[in-house]
Amino acid sequence: MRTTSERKAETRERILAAAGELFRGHGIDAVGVDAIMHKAGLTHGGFYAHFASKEALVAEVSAAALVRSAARWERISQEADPATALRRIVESYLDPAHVAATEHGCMLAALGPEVARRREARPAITASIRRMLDVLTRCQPGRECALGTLSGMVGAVLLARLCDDPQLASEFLAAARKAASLATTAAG
Amino acid sequence: MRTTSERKAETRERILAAAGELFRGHGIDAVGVDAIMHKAGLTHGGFYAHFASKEALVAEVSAAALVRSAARWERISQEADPATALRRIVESYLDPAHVAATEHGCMLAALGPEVARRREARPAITASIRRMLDVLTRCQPGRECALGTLSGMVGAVLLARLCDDPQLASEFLAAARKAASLATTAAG
DNA sequence: TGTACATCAGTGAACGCGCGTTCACTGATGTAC
DNA sequence: TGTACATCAGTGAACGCGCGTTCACTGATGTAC
Repeated sequence: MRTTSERKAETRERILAAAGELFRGHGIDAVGVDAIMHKAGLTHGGFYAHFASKEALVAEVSAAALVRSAARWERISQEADPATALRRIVESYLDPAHVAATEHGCMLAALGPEVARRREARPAITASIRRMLDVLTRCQPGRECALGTLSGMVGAVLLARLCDDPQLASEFLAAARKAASLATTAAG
Repeated sequence: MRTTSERKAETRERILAAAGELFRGHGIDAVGVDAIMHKAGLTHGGFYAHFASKEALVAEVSAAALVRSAARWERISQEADPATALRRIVESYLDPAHVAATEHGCMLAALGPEVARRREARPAITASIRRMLDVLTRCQPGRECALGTLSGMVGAVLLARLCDDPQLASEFLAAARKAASLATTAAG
C-alpha cells in the first residue's frame, strides 16, 4: 500500500503537471490557484499543504518543465549518433504539432518573457538552458552553432504562434530547420 | 490653439505609449488600467472615453508598437545600402541595451507568447512581421535567410533575458549576430 | 490481532484586496446669436 | 466683442467579481500498547 507521504508526493506532482499545462496554455497571471487545483482533482484550499504561495509554485513549475526538456534532449543524444540526435531534436521542436500544442510544448517559447520577469525562477532556468546547449554542442560543430540553433528554434516557434497565416508560420519552421542543418554541414 | 479633438488624440497617444511601456516591462495581465492612466497623467475613470475595454487597448498597443518597429526598419533600409542597413538593424536589436530595456524594446521578444494567445491581436501583428521580413529580404540573399535572421534575433533576446549569467546572455547575442552575417556572406 | 489516539492531506466557507467597469459630476472649450 | 448655452474629456466614488490566502474542520491512515 502507498504510504501517506508517497500519496502526498504524487498529489504534489499532479499539481505541478496541472499548473504546467495551464500556465503554458493561458499564461501565468491568467490561471488561478483554483483552476490548477480543480484540474488536479482537488479543492483550492489544499494547495497550501504543498506550496508556500503561487509564486513558489511558478518557480518550481517553470524549472521542472525545462528540466524535463533538457533530460529528454540528453536521452536522445545518448541513444543516437550526433547527426541523428540533432535531426530528432530539431524536427520535433520545429514541428507544427509543437506550435499547436503550446500547453505541452517548450517552456521557453510558451512562457519565456513571463518567466524572465521573475528573478527567483531564473537561476534554475539558466541551468537547464546550459544543459540543452551542451547537448546541441555535442551534435554540432561548436558552441556558437548550438547557441544559434537554440535561439533560432525558440524564435521560430514563437513567431509561428504569432502568425495568423499558417503558411507563413510553416515558413518560419522550415527556415529554422534549414538554418540548423546548414550550421551542421558547414563544418561537418 | 489646439482644438478639443486634437487634445483628445494626444491624450489617446499618451495612454497608448504608457500602456506599451508598462505591458512590455511587467506583462499584460500584471498591469491594470489604473496604473496605465496614472502613468499617462490621468485618473482611471477617463480610460473609457478612449477605449472600449482593456482588451481593445491591448490589441491596439501591441499592433502600434510593432508598426513602429517595422517603420523604423524600413527607414533604415531606405537610408543606407543593404549591407549597412542589415548591420544597423541586427546590431541595434542584438544590443545588450535592448535586452536590458524590455519596456522600450521589441514587442515580439517582450510580449510574444502573451499576444499570441489573443486571437484579435494577431492579424495586425502578422502584417507587421511581413513588413519586417520584407526589409530583411531586401538586405539578405533570399527570404529564407530573412526568416532565419528574424527568428534568431527574437530568440536570442528572449534567451538573453532569461539567463541569470550576463556572460551567457552576451554569448547568445554574439552568436545571433554572427549567424545573421554568415547568412548574408554565404550568398553575397 | 484489536483498540484508542495522533497526525495531517484535503475540504470548503470566509477574508481582504485590487481588478475592470460604470456613472453622476464638473469645468474648460466650442458654438450660436 | 460679449453673453448664454451645449458638449464632452476627464474626475473620483462606487459596483460586482475573482483572486490569493487563511482557517476551523473531517476523515482516512499510521502508531502505540
